[in-house]
Order: sequence, then structure tokens, then C-alpha cells
Amino acid sequence: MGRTPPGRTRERVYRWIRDRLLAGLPPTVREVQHAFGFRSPQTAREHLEALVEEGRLEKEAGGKARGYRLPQASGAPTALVPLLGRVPAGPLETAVEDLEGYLPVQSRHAPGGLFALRVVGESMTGAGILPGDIVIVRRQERADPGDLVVALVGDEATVKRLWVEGRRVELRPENPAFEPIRFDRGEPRILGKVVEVRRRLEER
Amino acid sequence: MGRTPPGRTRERVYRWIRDRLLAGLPPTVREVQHAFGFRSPQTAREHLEALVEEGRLEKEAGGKARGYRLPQASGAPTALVPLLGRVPAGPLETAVEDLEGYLPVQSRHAPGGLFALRVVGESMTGAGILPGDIVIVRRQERADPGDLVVALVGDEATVKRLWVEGRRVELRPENPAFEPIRFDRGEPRILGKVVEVRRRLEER
DNA sequence: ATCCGTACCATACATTTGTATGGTATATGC
DNA sequence: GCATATACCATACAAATGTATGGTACGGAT
Repeated sequence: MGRTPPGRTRERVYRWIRDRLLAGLPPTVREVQHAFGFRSPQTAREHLEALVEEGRLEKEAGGKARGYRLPQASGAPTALVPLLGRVPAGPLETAVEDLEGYLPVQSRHAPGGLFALRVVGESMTGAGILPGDIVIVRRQERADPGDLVVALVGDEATVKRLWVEGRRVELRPENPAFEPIRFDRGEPRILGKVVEVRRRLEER
Repeated sequence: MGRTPPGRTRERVYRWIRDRLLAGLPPTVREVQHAFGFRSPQTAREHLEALVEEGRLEKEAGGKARGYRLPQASGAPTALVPLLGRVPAGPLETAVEDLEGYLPVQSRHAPGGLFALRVVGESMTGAGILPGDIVIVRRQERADPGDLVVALVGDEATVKRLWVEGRRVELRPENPAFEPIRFDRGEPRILGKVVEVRRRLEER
């Protein structure tokens, strides 16, 4: 390769491997080698080990393949969450069949517990949730009063605010043009709690 | 392991590897083996290859380690966009110094052209943008009438809708309690166009 | 009963991959 | 000059890993 200024290549290696790791594609030492045109795997390894030493990377113990990781400390790890096309009445697992794609989400916890849905209708405009918005949901069957939840009403998944008054449970829209859905006995089937709202205004 | 009903284990393997891949941790064949208690790596491999055959997984060519992938995941690449703490009057590059963190964003284009800002104030609630929301912005100095833009008003960055009527340019809030900002001569300094809105409802 | 497909096991082998050892060249500080 | 550090190369080796071959057991279809 020829000699480069001190720290310069190190920085480029860091950016490169960081982007690979964020994309969910941990590289091998030799992939780093070839990406930078090094003629020895050892050169790549020295950069990687130095980055680990600096605390900018972490490494799986014991010589595992593709073992370099981003430290947890540098923000929450990014995971990809499935954007489901529709939510069936059955268990959520079966919905994985028709998915529209994946969204990158920062999450401390297990990413398996998150999924995303596109919002249909105007019932929550008062909460700043417009038709076409995407909600990111954490799967859970119970929620607290006041939480924004995704619940099954009939066959459809709907976003509403959970309300509890004594024995009565309601799914309340936030738009005066819509009526609350009451459950005098029994309870709504809650799929999860909304943890984030996203709205794409333009293709990027 | 003992025999299991047809397709049953296959499904569990799919879920397991999907969650691993979504978390950015592609497993080895033997990791699948041990996760399911198979006593032969070949058993795990048969499930994985079957999933590839069904089109539910993809595989890197040529025996690479940890080479299984999700089919769609290779759609838009994920990049990290800086969340700026404040926006100075000067060139944006200098603002990179004080950033609150990075947000993962899917973008076809060069990610260098994007940054993120936290919204202050209630002037855009009518557009579903609440205080504390994060807007992702593409840097550009010009915008079309009707676009949601980030502009500098005095020393502060503000989100408004751009309005043009003949020679008059306005930055319009979407909240009746706020007044438009008029530019009878001259033009507002536009920093960029809002391409996405995000709202975190809960720490994840 | 026979055939066929699925689920799984045991074992061996070749490639990929991480790692170690030793070396060259250039810059910097004493 | 001399020691020291950084950047990189060449090569070898062992472990991790993907892959191939051949086998057992069970259930359903014909």
C-alpha cells in the first residue's frame, strides 16, 4: 500500500468497519485487508486490534470468525425491525410472511420484541399520528392506562390510547370525529405498545 | 434431538436466525446446531439450505463464514446521521462538534447530506410535528413552495412550511396561535428540507 | 408391503479465517 | 547517531467453519 500518515488509515478502517457492522455484515480480517489493499492480513489485524485497544471496537472472545462488534457504549445498537404489511388475528409470528421491509431502530433490548406497522386512518391525528405514519411497537399483551397501544379490533390492528376507568376499558381515538371503543366486560387484545412514530415525507 | 413434526423445527430455525440477522449477528452453522441441540452440524445445515431453497434466506456465495442473510435486508443501506444539539449560523460542518448522537437512517444517497434536529416549540403541531420530535433534514439551500424546511431565523433554526406568493416569501407555522414570518425583500436562509419526522415515546 | 420423503445422526475433509512470528521502511525524539 | 514507534509485508499454522458422504428411524402414500 505504501506508507500513510499516522492514524489516517486507522480512521478510515474504523469508518469502514463501523458502516459494515451497522449494516449487519461483520467483516473478516481478510475482507478488511482487501478493502484497503493491504497485502497482508496482519496489517488489517493490527488496525483492528488497535481499535479494540482504543475501545472503539469490541471483539468476541476466542478467535471466532467475523468477531468484531461495535461497543454497546456508543449509543444503542442498531437493529432492523420488520415492517409488517398487515396484522392477522392469529399469533404475530405468522405475519412475518408478508413484510414490506425492515427499519433500522436503536434498541437496548432484544430486537425480536419489536415490529413496525403502517397507520391507517385519521383517528389519532390529535396525538400527532397521521395516516401513512409508521409506528414501531414493542410486543406486549398488557399495557398501562394512558399508553399508546396497538390492539386487535375484529380482524384489524388499530392504534389507540388505552383508557381504564374502574371496570371499564376503552380504546380511545384522539380525534373528535371518532368514537371510543368500549369493553364493558372482557378486554381488548393488545398486541403491543407504541414506542416510536415515524413519518417519511420524501423518498431518500 | 428426537424427531419433531414436519416443518416445525424448520420454522423455529427460521425465527431464530432471523432475529440473529436482524440484530446484526449472523450465526455459523454450528451455532445453529448448538442453539437447537442438534448433534450434527449437518442437521442445522439441512434446515438452513432448505430455507434458502424456499427463498426465505439468502446465502453469500462460496462457503463464506456466517454467510446467511435476509433477502430484503440488502435493500436500502443503513447509515448513521448526526443528531445536532444546536444549529449555528455558520456552516453546518462546524456544528458536528456538539452532537447528541447518531440516528440510523435508510438512504439511497450519500448519507453526508443528512442531519437531524430536535424540534422546539409548538408551531407545527398542525402538521403532526410536536415539541421534542426529531426531524431528519437533507441539506439544501433552495426548496419548493409547500416544502417543510428548516430555516435560520435570527440565530435559531426553525421548522416551517415554505410559502411563496409572487415576490413575497413566507415561513408559515401550522398552528393558528403562531404568526407567519414574512420576507418582503430578501429571502430566508434555508438549511434544508425535512425528509422524515420521528417521535420517541419511550426509552427502548 | 414397498416406496418415498422428512428429520436427524456420525464422521471426515477442505476452505476460510484468526493468529503468530519475523521482517522492511520511514518518521520522530533524545 | 541511536532508540523507538508506526505502517506495512511475507509466510506459516491452528482453529473455526462450511461441506460432503453415508447412515438410522419414522410416517404417509400407493
